[in-house]
Amino acid sequence: MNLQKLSRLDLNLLVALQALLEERSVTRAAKRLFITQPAMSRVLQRLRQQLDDPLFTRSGNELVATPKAQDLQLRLPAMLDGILAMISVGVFDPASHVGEITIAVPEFFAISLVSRLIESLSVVAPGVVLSVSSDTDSVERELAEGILDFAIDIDKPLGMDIEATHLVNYSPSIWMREGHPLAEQHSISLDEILEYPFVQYYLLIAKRVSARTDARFDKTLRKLGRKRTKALVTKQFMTAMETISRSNCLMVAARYGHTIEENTYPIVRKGFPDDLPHEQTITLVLLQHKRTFESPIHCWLVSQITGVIMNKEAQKVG
DNA sequence: AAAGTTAGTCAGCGACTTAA
DNA sequence: TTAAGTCGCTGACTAACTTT
Repeated sequence: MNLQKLSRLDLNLLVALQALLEERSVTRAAKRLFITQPAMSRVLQRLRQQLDDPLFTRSGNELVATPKAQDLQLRLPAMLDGILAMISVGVFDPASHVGEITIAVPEFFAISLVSRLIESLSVVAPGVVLSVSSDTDSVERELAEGILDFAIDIDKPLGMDIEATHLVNYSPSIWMREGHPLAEQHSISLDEILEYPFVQYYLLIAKRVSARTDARFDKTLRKLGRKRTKALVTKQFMTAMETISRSNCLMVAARYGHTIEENTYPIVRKGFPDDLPHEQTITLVLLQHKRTFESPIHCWLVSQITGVIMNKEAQKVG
């Protein structure tokens, strides 16, 4: 945008121009804007200089608009209405809001959340476009710079500028295909699961995946002096699910009620081995930067996202 | 604090319209 | 035709604000 050129234009002149275009009279336009006729005459003079066009020619007691003024008459009202809407403080109306919201969500969570969210938004806020990704270089930085509006991630300590809203608790579990040698066992041991290769699926939002990157599971094993075999490292949920469906690979993932993958893939989930120390739950939180705390659309979306999740919880209980 | 800039008012002008 | 009224423009001036 050419801000240098814009800075030379007094935008207030456009308001006067709109009055002149509507009234077709310097005197009446002056009355509209509560200034005297000579003052309005000088405003017209400045407009003529800045826009390099006479804008109006006098014909008797009437001002006749030049082609340039006629062109401006078509475009100016929408521009001024836009500015007025921008600066007006009123009640936020999701139905009339137009804009894009960017959100980083882990794919396994996005599958169930985003579809339900869109189901609701498309009715109550048809002008809102959700832009969903599952990778970021730095959640904190991208939230701060406005690249992201929200992120959903595992609960962990972050800077003071980031607020976390609790969403759900997941239970970590071991996933495998139906008919897997371990599938019929009531409980499984650490020794047993380490006999099989693993799919390392990234539960969280991340930019790159690498077999060298240790998951929590790998760190826990290391403390015990153990190590697992990795067959695949991916953040592609469908790739991970297809792989464990067609092989003896195991996958450490999180279970949250009855989810889409349960219907789609022949998967069996097992609790963590008793002889493997682990967290009982993984908490997912909705992250937003303080710059959006007062923003009506952001506040409203937080309520929509938590609402969608609470509905899902209610269905789960019911 | 002084000088410069900006945006306004007042007074008056010329061009034009209207009504007698 | 002419006088009165309307309209936009401009010079002179002022007040408020900004810059030096």
